[in-house]
Amino acid sequence: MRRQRSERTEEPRPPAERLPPTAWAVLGLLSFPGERTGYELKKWADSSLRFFYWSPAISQIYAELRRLEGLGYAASRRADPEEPRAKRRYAITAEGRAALARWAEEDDPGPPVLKHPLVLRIWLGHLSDPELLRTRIRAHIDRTRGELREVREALDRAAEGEAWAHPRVALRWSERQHAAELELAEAMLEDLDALEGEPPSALRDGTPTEG
Amino acid sequence: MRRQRSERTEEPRPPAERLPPTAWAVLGLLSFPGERTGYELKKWADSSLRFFYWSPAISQIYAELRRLEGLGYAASRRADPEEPRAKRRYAITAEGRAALARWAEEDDPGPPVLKHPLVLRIWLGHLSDPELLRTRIRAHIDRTRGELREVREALDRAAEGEAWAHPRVALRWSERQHAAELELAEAMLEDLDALEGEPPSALRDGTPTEG
DNA sequence: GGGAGCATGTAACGGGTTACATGATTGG
DNA sequence: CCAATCATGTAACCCGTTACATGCTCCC
Repeated sequence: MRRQRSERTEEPRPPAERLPPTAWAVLGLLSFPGERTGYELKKWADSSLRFFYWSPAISQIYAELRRLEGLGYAASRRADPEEPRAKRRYAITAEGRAALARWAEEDDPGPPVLKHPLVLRIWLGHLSDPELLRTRIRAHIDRTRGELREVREALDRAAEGEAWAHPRVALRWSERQHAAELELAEAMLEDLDALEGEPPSALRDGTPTEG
Repeated sequence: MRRQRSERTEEPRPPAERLPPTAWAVLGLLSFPGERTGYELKKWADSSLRFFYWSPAISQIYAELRRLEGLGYAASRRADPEEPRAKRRYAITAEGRAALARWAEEDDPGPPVLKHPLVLRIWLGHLSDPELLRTRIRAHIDRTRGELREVREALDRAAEGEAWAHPRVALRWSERQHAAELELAEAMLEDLDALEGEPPSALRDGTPTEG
């Protein structure tokens, strides 16, 4: 019934505001209607957030929830206050909502960060077997198709109320993003084909592939 | 009985191979013809690697170079062996090249990681002013256009030899990727317009605003 | 009964960042 | 001469991950 782990004697307004993006993402998850457990948050992140941002490890979600509660941005209540590990449902507080809104209006979200291990390997293609590279790209295409299907399933499952309009926009962005990723991969495959189809510079290896 | 960093009595073949991607990326930079300093590596990463992977901090590049040298994957020589901080040029060793090739053929590069702070904010659009969101997207479009220009400049500057064919493929991928990013942002802008154009609640089925 | 999923948490570790310190070289 | 750029490096810090520990509930 009472929350420990928060001393509310001082701190008229915590000037913190310097939280890692993950904290805001988790608080963002809480900003939608409903109360949820860390575990539920993780599953939800896996089926939405992760498509355009990323899904923190479950242990970190718990850590962030504790921090957010410490800051007064979230509040929790447990199913059974006796048990030390009983289910704990979190909800955002008014203060948390205000802080989140302030953060969202802060200057400049910063550029997207992309780490594409496949392209990294293509970039290093001079030390791989060309056929292996193509196999890798095809595997990537397959995986991306799977992801695209998941995005669409998430979209189908997406709640319909007004409150969920923006998440739907984000998911539609992800849908298109994955479709673009497929086209990108296919174009790269063709680039690789062209690389070998056209003889290199000085006719080094005289294997005429065809005609 | 703990091993401290290097017992050179055993280990005919270091089973390490468990390096972070950054180490391989730096070694990858070294795998192209030429000898370079850490500083040069950083600049090069900023104008190529970063478009499809990412550019490590300069301090980390130095750290990775030291590690690679410790593993025998890179070798350095200094301009002036006397001075402790003289310029130091690195080159990949045969062993390093072999290790890199092995790594490149390892199983599964893993999925691309995308962290898109703009889409994160759109996702949280319910707590922002709609016009601010549009401004943000426009700023993103402008920045992306700038990036696209940089990719093209890199492509223009790209060396022409056979040895550079794969980096060129990676850069072309990046060019298309940035073009796609622009389209994605514009589509999202239209989605937001539609969100306000159409009356929010009541009549959620198909009411065509046009016509 | 037992496995899968639900649920919460701790501890260790390392990867990578920022901030800082230092100095050489180059060009207006 | 001064500023910018070149160039190398150290130290502190923390974000986030993996691995582990614990126990519940549901259902075959």
